[in-house]
Amino acid sequence: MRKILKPDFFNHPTLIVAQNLLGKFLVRKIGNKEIASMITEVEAYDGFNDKASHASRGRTLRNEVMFGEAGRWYVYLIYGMYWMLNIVTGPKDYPAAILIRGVADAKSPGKLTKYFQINKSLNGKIASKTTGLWIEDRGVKVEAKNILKTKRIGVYYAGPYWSRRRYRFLIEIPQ
DNA sequence: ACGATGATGAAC
DNA sequence: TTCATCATCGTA
Repeated sequence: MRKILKPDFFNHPTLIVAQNLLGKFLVRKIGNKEIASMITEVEAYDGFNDKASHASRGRTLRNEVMFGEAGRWYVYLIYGMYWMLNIVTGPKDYPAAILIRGVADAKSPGKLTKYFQINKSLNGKIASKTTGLWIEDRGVKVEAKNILKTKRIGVYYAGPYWSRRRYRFLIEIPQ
């Protein structure tokens, strides 16, 4: 089974979509080569009030994709070196996105973008075959009891309430 | 524990 | 125009 996820998949509450993404496959096409790896770790950034989210300080040039329609990529540079890959969720004008933090073959957000050759050029593009980066359902079922929930990484600046929310979701993968 | 490294946004 | 900050990572 190979089903490409359409924008509608992402137009739902961010915390739900985040968990639904575990076990799905991130797929990249470069030239005639296709690479794919299962998503194993994500983080939700949800709404105007989330102090850990770029959107908490309002709409800017960088974060405006987060305010757009679900199913688009939000890609930005962090620490001058690493591209972060997010997928926009929820309705238009509601800022939310899911950071893809890990796949089976690349276990951290900066490493996976390097592995998939992802940079600013994908920012704002729709996750689809035509843009060369998309997500597929390949029939892997993830049980709710197998999803680990922890606080998000690297967001202490967001204060005790928002930094402690368990918006990070991951699954264990057999080696 | 820390430095690399540069875009971003807010202050001036 | 300047400046602190930052959804990280590899080396120590």
